[in-house]
Amino acid sequence: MEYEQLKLNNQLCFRLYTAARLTVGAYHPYLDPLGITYPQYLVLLVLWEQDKQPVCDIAARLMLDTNTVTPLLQRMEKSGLLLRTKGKTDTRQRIVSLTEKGLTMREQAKHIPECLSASILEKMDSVEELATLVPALDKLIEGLSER
Amino acid sequence: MEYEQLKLNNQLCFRLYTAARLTVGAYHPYLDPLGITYPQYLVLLVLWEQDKQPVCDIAARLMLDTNTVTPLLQRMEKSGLLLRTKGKTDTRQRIVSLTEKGLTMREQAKHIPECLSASILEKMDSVEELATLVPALDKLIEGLSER
DNA sequence: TATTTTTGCATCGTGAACGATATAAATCTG
DNA sequence: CAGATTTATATCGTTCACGATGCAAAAATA
Repeated sequence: MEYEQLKLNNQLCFRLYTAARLTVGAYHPYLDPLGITYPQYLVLLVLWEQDKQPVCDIAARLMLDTNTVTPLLQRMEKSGLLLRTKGKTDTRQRIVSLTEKGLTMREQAKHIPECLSASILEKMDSVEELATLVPALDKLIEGLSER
Repeated sequence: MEYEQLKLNNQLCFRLYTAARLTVGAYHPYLDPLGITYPQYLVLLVLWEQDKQPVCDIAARLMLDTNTVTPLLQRMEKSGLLLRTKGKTDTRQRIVSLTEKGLTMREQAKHIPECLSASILEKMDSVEELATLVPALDKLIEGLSER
């Protein structure tokens, strides 16, 4: 079969692309009430771990470029989740810090991970197969991100 | 640790989201010369398997909605890869068919899957771990897509 | 110190995703 | 068959993702 490899079902990337879309979609019921999107949730996760970070650190953590993160942060600033203040030691930097609203949202978001785990595990029996995903994805990400 | 689950490193979805982005990015060196994007490549894969399909079938195959697929197909029509003709039996349908350009691109795209496998495997040693991804992702997709 | 290079961030344009909504045709139902 | 419902597609608005480019500040180098 000359074109066998060009079949959709044989493609790993399509699975990743679809699984990622569907998984992000599974967050909607929990993020919509908070008025945030999934990428915005990711930014909050990073800032909840460590507040007051420059844009480049947040971008590095999410493995995104600043041209994606900057507008994202601008939208989040506009919705009152964070502030972007000029850096003191390095004036090129913008230090991103959580507002009261951004900080307190952590409490409301506390149960999202377990809710999501539950809703996923409810729909698929094999917990083990899910667990095998993590190290394999980590290896894939590591391989694809090195330059 | 009350907020332990809110750590980025503990989140499966972030891994999927990142792995998908990076993998799609790995297609760029091969798709750019053809002048197509990854989602456009997916549409071509579907049409190469079976030409002349209505929009809804293509959307179903890619697990996307028509509001994503329609503009995608419109762009592809504009770049001369396919045609969208009114259905005969059901005039609501748009039958999507490949043009000469869309058909011949199959030949040029023939080696993309193996190129990509090679470039991924080159960067990560464990083939087995990659292989375990496929059934796990299939199960995840199946679980998340059922309604 | 003057010049070059790098770094941090921003802006612009394009293509996706996707919720909400619209419209016409097909189908179902009374 | 008439009216209600469903189906197939399209349009609109918002948010991302990302390549390309710009700019000013910092760092490196001459």
